[in-house]
Amino acid sequence: MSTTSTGSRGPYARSTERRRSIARAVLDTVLEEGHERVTTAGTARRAGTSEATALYHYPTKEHLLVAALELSDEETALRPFTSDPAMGLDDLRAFVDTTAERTHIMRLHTALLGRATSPDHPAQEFLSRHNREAVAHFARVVRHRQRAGTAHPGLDAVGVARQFLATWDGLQAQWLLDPSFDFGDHLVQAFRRLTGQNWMEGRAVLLDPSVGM
Amino acid sequence: MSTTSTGSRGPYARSTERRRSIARAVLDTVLEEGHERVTTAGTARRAGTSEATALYHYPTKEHLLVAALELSDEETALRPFTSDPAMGLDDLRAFVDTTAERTHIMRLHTALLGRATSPDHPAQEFLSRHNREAVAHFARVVRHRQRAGTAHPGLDAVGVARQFLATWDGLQAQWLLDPSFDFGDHLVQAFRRLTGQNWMEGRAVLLDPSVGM
DNA sequence: CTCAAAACTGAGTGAGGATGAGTTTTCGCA
DNA sequence: TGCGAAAACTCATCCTCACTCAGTTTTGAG
Repeated sequence: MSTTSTGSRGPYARSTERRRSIARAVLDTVLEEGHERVTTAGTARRAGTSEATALYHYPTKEHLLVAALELSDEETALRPFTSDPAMGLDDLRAFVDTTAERTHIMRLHTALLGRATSPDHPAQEFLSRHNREAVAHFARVVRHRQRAGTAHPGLDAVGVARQFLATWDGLQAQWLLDPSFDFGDHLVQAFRRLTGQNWMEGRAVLLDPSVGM
Repeated sequence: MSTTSTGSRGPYARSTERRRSIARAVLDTVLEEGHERVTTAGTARRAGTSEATALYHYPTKEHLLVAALELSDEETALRPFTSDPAMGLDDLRAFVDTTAERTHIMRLHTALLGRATSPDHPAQEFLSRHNREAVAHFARVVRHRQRAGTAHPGLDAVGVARQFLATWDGLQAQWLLDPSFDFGDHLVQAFRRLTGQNWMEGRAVLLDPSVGM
């Protein structure tokens, strides 16, 4: 945190650029062939450097994969999330449909989630942060809806949000394992159930198959 | 399916025994040191065979891990599940607390779930079956509760069950990533919310923090 | 007893992630 | 503007492991 006492000068100018091109190379391979086909050597070749350089910037293969996921998020994912608490279920639908096309990214995410449970896995920090932010966002959404009367007022927004995201991850894994159901449907459905959207609408609506099923 | 036309004689007597002792060896290593420390060589040594033999019975390291998970399930997990549709939330609690002690098994499960999304991963079949059975079980539980009046009668039991299991997997992953919340609490909570347990109890109960939080 | 299939083995192979000891480049500072 | 220390980069090499191959031994049905 100081510029004086440590002899550290921090990264040079071209460093960020390099890191970016390496991350790019990984992400491209992931998108084209899936994360399991990423190799350190291949990445380096694709990025136009040596393997050792890639590993200089990202000390481990897992770091490379995390970097790819981060880059992917940065480019597409977060837009509709970070901002709008007035998000409707249509927006959620739209977003899910977007990502569902990019199966390889979903697979990478799920895979990293599976590995990050090991003690000092490089994905831990990223995934925790990612989850924290998502929880915060959806908590805001829930509160917004509580005010608007489309979510049950007695719910703990954060608790519901966390649970919703857990469901998201779980459903995603199950869908990747066996895509025999509509991911978007189930997710929107999950959101409805968790927010008790129908708390005021009475039994008739709850018996409606299009909602209750 | 025939004993005549194919020249196959099927496995010999000692084969099952061998397979079992190999699976045992893997499971023990998992329990003691975690799945990431399983190696084919180490497993063979522990099981008292050669590495090549282990790989004769289980063609791949991943097969070994699946075998370990299967064995673990067989020994403990399924008991309270397969049978009792009258399962109460206490039973669920108890079961979760049991498994939570065995973090390494949870980690193996989550890790395999993460990897099984690759095309022909050996864990696919096992996990699909596992999930199918669990869904069936919890669907039964939900229906039982609907009859008993402790679950909302308008719900699609199978849909709810699937969603609950997704939540389970997701929460488990999140908890392994960062065990800063009580897994059992959240899970029981999730079950309550999903089954609309309070559908008849009115708003007062829903506002109760011990339920709604 | 026979013989084919199953079970087992030892010795290897190769992919691929990492490392270490250097050389070259950058850039704050005098 | 050039010095020097840190950062960036490279080459060769290492090493761990999953997996394979070319056999040998064991099993058990007929």
